[in-house]
Amino acid sequence: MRIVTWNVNSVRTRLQRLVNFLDRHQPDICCLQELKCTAEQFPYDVLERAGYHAAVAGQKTYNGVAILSRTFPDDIRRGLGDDTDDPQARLVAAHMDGLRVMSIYVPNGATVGSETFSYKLDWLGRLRAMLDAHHDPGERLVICGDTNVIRDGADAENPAAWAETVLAVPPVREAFDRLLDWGLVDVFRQQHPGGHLYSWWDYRNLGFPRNDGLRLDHVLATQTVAADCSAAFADRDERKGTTDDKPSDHCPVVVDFDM
DNA sequence: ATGGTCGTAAGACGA
Repeated sequence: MRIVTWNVNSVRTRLQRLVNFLDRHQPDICCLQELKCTAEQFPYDVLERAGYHAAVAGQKTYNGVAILSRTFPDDIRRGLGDDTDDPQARLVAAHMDGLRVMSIYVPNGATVGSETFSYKLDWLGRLRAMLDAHHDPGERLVICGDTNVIRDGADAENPAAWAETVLAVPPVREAFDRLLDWGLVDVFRQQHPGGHLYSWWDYRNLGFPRNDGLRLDHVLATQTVAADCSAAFADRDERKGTTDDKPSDHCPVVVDFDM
């Protein structure tokens, strides 16, 4: 069982790259973030020809998440399931292959202290509340996505440069830790405890050539699932190329499970 | 270096 998470930064612009990637790595499940399109605009047909069903939460211009799967997705749910009126498409969940799978795109937070920073902290708290209310740490659950969190210094090439930003300040790290404390394992970290393997490099300032990277994309699994994890890698080849090659600023994170 | 480069969508805004 191979599970991927990839912030594609527009699924329509990245479509050919995505199809090539799926063909090369053959994941069973591929969680996508930053679709930047509505469900009506989502390229279901091309991805179906590539062999994948899709569970989509779309939105015009911004955000948008999806789960691609070889097998048919059941019980598709969108949003955090609380009573908050939230128009931002940042979570889709579905059941397939004996797993509950979620694709999430955590708010970036803009700047510390801003309104969207509060929204980010609230969103992480609401996700924890959803797990408390509707899920059990004993179930087979995988949460994949762009968390917009640098867990610690091992997840950045230049940790000091990010310490005071929305990706790393204490309240953000604490909110993420509370998520893990519910009963989730960061399986990539489990496979690579030494860290310094990244999934995002800024388009600006030669971020990728200088390897000025961050690990922002995570696969979080309950203990029973994490115990089956056999390998993980960040496919940095997908970040290569010039403007003409249209790489996303994130690369796919690939995780294999014996199941 | 309070910059820089993308994507969306048609001028900023978000990241």
